[in-house]
Amino acid sequence: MILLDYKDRRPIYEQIVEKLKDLMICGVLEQDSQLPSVRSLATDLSINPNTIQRAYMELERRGFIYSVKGRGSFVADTTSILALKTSELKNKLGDWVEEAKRAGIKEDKAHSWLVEEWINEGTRSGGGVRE
Amino acid sequence: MILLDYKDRRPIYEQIVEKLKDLMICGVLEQDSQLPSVRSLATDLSINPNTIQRAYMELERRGFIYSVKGRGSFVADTTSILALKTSELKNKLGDWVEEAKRAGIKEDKAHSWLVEEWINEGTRSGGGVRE
Amino acid sequence: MILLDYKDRRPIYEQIVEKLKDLMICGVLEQDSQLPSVRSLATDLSINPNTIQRAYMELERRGFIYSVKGRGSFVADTTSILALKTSELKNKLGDWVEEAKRAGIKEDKAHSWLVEEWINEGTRSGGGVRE
Amino acid sequence: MILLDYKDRRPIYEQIVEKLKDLMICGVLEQDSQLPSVRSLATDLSINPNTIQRAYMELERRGFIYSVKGRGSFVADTTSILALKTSELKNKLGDWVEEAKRAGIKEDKAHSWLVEEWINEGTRSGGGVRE
DNA sequence: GTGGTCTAGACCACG
DNA sequence: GTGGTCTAGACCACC
Repeated sequence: MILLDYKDRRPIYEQIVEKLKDLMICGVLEQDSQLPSVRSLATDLSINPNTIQRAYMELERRGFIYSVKGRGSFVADTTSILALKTSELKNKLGDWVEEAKRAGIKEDKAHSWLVEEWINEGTRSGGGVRE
Repeated sequence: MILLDYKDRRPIYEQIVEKLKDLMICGVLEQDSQLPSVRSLATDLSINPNTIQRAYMELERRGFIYSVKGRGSFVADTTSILALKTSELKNKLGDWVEEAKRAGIKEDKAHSWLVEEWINEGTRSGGGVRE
Repeated sequence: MILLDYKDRRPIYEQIVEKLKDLMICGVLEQDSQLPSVRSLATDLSINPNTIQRAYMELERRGFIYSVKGRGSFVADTTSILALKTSELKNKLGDWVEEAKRAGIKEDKAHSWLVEEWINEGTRSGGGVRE
Repeated sequence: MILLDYKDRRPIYEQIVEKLKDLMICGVLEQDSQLPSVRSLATDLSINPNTIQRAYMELERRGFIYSVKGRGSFVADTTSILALKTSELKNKLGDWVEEAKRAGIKEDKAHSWLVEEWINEGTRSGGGVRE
C-alpha cells in the first residue's frame, strides 16, 4: 500500500505521513477505520517501528488520525481531513503565484499552463521535481 | 542586497541561491556582469565563505552563472536563465496539479483559486507554507 | 448511561471513573444503591471486564464506592463524595492560579475570565484542551 | 536551570517543554537568544539527547522556538509566546468552569475560591495535584 | 496484543 | 560544532 523512496531527500516518516494523508483523502482509508499497527507496518516496510511511531504522531498532531493506547490508531473525521487538505493546497497555490509573479509570469500564461498541466495524465515521474 | 532569514528552515546557501536567481531574472544582475567575490559577500552577510562557495557552486551547476578561475563569477546568458526559471515554475505547477487531482479538486475550482490568489498582493508572509 | 470516547486520550477506565463520579455527585446514583455488575457493564459498553474492574477498584480506593464480596459494589456516603469532589476542584483551581501567576496574569483579569467562561454554556467541545 | 521529576507521571520531554516555556514567558530566556544545544542539555540533565531533541521539536511545533540546522535553537518572538500561553490558560479555566458547573458549584463560590487561592503564595507542593 | 516513552549509538546535512 | 533522522532494543501503560 505504501512505497518508500530512499532516493527522496525527504525523511522516511514524512513520506509515510504524506502517503497516508493521500489514502485518507482518496477514501481508501475510511473514517474510524483502524490503521495498521505501528509494529506491523514497520515490519511490512522493513523499517524501525520508531519511524512509524513518529509518522503517526505527526498525523495525530495535524488532526488526521487519533490514537488510543492499547487499541490502535484510527482515521479521524474525513470531512475535516478534506477541509485541512484543501486549505493546504490553496496555500501552496498562493506560494506558487507569488513566485510566478516575481518571475514576471502573466496571469493568462498561468491559466494556460494550468489547462495544459491538467490534461497531462500521470506524465510526470511522480513525487515532485528535484530541480 | 540579500537578506538572510535564520528562522527559515531552508539552509542558508539555498536562500542565497534563490535570491541571486531572482535578482538575475528581475534584471538587477545583468548578463556577464560580475557577482561579488565569495569572500566579500561572506563578510557582507557575516557568514562562512564556505556557504557562499556552495551557493555559487550550485548556481553554476544549474547553469545560472559561470566561473572563471582567478577572475570571478559572472551572470550567464539571461535568456536561458529565464527559460530555466520558466520551466521550473511550470514543473512546480504540474506537481501541484497532480496533488490537487489526487485530492479531488476540479479544474474550474483550480482556476478560480488562481484568479483569487493572483489578486492577493503580498498578503502572505513569505517563504513557504507551514502546513 | 455511559458514553465512551475512544478519541479521548485518557484511558477508558479513567473515563468510566470520572463518569460514575459525576453520576454520583449529580444524584443520579443514590447513596447505597447498587452499581451495575462488572460483567454486565462490560458487555453493555462492549469492553473488557478487566477495564471495569480497574475503574471500580479506583473508585473504591478514592472512597466513592464500597464493595461487598459476593454481593456487588455500592455508592458510598454521597455527602462525603461531594466533599471529595469539591476539594478536588479547589485543588485544580489552585494549580491553575499558580500557573497563571507564573505567566504574569493579574487577579482581576482572572476574575473577568471566570465571569466570561461562566456565561459560555456548553460552547466548548468537551474533554480537555488540545493545546 | 531545569529540574526533572522522575516521580512525575508525565514524560520527561514534556516536563522539559513546560519548564522551558515558563522560562521564556518569565523572560529569563530572551527573544532570539540561543538555547543550550541538544547535546549539552542532555549531558547536563544526564538524559539521552533524543529526549531533548523531542522536547525542542515540540517547542518548535508550537511556535515557541525556532531551530536552525548547524547553528542551534533560538527563542521565538516573545510577544506571540505570551499570547499563546494566555490563550492556553483561558482554555484551561474554561475546562475547569465546565467541570465545576457539572458538580453544582455556584459562580460566587468559584470567585471566592479564586480570591482565596490567589493569596496562597507557594503553599502547594509544586507541579500539580495527582488526585 | 496495542501505542508511548526512553536509551544508546550511528550517520547525515549544515556552517 | 549544530540540529535532524534512523536503527535497535528496552520498558511501561492499557486493553
